[in-house]
Amino acid sequence: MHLEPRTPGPALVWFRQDLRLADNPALFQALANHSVVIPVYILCPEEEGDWPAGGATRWWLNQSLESLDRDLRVRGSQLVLRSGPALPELQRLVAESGATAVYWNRRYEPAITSRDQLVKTELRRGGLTVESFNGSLLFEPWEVATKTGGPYQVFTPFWKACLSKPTVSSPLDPPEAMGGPSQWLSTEALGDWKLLPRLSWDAGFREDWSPGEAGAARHLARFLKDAASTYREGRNAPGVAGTSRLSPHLHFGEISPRQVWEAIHTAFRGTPSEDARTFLSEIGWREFAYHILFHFPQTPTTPLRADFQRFTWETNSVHLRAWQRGLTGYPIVDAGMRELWTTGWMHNRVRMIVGSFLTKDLRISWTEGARWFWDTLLDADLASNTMGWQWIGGCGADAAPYFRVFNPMTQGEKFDPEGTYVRRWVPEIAQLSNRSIHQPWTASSSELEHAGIVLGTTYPQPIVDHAEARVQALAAFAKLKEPKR
DNA sequence: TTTTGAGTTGTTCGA
DNA sequence: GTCGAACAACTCAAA
Repeated sequence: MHLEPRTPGPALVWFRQDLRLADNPALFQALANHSVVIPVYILCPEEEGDWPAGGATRWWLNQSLESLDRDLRVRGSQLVLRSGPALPELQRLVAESGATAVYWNRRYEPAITSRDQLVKTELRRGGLTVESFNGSLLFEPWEVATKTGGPYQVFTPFWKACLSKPTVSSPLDPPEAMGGPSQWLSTEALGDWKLLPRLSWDAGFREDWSPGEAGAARHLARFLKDAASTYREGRNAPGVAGTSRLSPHLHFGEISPRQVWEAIHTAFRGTPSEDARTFLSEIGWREFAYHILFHFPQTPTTPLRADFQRFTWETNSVHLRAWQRGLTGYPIVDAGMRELWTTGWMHNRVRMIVGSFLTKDLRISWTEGARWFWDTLLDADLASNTMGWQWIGGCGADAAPYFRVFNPMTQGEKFDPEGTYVRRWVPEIAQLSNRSIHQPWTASSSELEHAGIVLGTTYPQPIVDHAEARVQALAAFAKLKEPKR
């Protein structure tokens, strides 16, 4: 029997955390194989397991979807919005459009991988062509393995193994024009999804961020021009813009790590400087976080190091709340927590400081910190958030030694010596001298008076004594080392 | 199988 | 003020 080659029917491209047109393998493949391509986005928070998008992330998603739709319309296409469980919605879209294929780029969160597996099986059973692609990692979690074939649990050998692999492939070009169906499918209204907060606490976000593919590209270009060559030092100072601030863009896939990789290598003509390599290793940490999450899917709630199961964390809602609000009495901690609340982002150096304070000084579980970050960060990412919190909590991959307790005064003096950062976010103590700015309780009464500060009234006294808390933390963590009885 | 070297980001203490 | 050692022992990864 001779089969006539036929023009394949329309294809659905299911957008998820790949909200871009450039270097989008699923979109690229669809356009290569099909003359009619229908981009869809399906909102289904109930399928995200215990981790539906928090308030800040929902704000970003709203902006990013708007941006993607605009970019599609310029090319003669548009984004079809639907909500509900993914499988039946996709089946409905297939029925409505006569699509013969569905393409998407992979996600790696445990709830999502099992959902996607099921979706793929079912759609294929219905006779469809279904393909998934790597759109958000340089290296798939299963492509990197130790000599014995297992997953890595230590960053340095992991990243070395990555770097010894064949070159990262070049990013794919964005489409110039896209053919759509003669009759567009019905779409829900983005506004009906109510992703934006009812109270406008998002005002601080709007100034600082421009979600979407174009905003991501501008961000990267600015970083390459201004900060990439001084990254090693600049990244540690929360008072200056020394980091890339690409995290939310990467989380939503508005830019891919392949594009970042390529941009760095182009800017440095193939031989990245020491600073550029340090920056790339941060991309490596993102890769490592996905590697860990994929191979140890229980880690969002369970410590990677099993002995930490028997560690008893403190339950103290007063302390937790003070931490969340930025009212601990430790200026660098409070500055960080307020930056987070106001802008949806926190400088990485400060993330470590506030994380150490929560888990060591207050001895509150890292899971409480992870949960709060999840709800307040624009870049909330299950892989990175989980790994970061387990790391600072001492129970994760490549865990910081338990005796590594950050001193909030020392850290402040070292990385914010002029108090720029603290003054920006804790204005009520801005008049203090550099000598006192990181420890207001040591200021003389005349200095406090001049600065208009009444400790305990206009700014809190420290909620715990750091030196004391440190000793207690060390004792508590040392207990873990005692033989089990 | 055994051995060996090494491990993101720190702090304190005492010389 | 600066510097090196101690803080623990363990687990990972490769040889």
